[in-house]
Amino acid sequence: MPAIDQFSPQSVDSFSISTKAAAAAAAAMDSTWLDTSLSFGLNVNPHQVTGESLAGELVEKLNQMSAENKKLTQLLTVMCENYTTLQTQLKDLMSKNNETGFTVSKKRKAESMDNNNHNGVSGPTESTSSDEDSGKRIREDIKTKISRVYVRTDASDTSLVVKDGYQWRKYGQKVTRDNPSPRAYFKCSFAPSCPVKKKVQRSAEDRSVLVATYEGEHNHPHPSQAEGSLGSSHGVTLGSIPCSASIISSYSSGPTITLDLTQPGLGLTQPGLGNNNVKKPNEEVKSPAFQQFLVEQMASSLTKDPSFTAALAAAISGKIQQNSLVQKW
DNA sequence: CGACTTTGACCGGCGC
DNA sequence: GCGCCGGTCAAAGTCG
Repeated sequence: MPAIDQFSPQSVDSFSISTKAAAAAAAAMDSTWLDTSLSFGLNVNPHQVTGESLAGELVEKLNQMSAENKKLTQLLTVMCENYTTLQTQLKDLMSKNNETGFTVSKKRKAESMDNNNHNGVSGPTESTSSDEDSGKRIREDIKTKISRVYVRTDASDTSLVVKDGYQWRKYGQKVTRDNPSPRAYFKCSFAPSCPVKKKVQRSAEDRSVLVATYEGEHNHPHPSQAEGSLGSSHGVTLGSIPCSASIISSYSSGPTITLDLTQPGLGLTQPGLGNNNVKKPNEEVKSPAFQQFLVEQMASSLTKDPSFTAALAAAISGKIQQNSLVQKW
């Protein structure tokens, strides 16, 4: 079952809400992009325009776009359902394993299992353990907050640098058993007492993907926010996620966003994109005031909560993965 | 010259 | 108890 490989149980437990919400947000983004493309698509040469033909063309395009929007919404719904199903199956599987005394208590076995999950959204490595030791380790992880960020870079780029806005001092590098690529160890050097550590290693499956594992909490504001002291340093501030590289997935044990963006029709239109005055045939279209409210809410979320972008990135990557799953099925 | 990186040595945990 | 392995230390090297 390929899907199981892509989600460690803990990532499922802790990640579900943010992924779902952000997946919905991604869908909303899709719709927004559609609308954007619509507005671009309507960029008709004025010399060719005659009143009725243009109107007909517009209506036709609107119909097409609406249909496409609807299809995408349905597709997303199916994806969310599949995800939920997989999540349930995985939980069942894990609970069965616990009941039957199946334990992966061996630390290294657990780690190697985790390492087999590198190509997907995976949580902390201890997620498959079930005995007392691993329970302890899980508690420790909750205490120390571990998060993982996947960053796509140029495969030919040998540097293990993930730019996230913080200052890091490299204190070691090792070649690990299960990955030919070396693993680099960093400590946060922005504040002398900051306990945060970072491990960076290329994914064994995809050498163009850097896996950065953050441990601990910064006890200082993000350097870029140092003046504003907005520094909500809950966990590894995912606002620190690199902007120079494209993030394909992330996991955080920090707080999750619970925006319910799964309502159909949400984000189908965006004011100011040239379709305010055009009524879509789609019955799900809300009033402009409501759309305005939604857009403002989304914008507010984006500006206020840095982890939103991380969740969104995770959702997009998850969607891509789910897309490939749907294609396989 | 100070800050940062590299890299071999060392340490502690874990499995056999 | 021994060996393996991941993580860390610290001296040497490099760079601006």
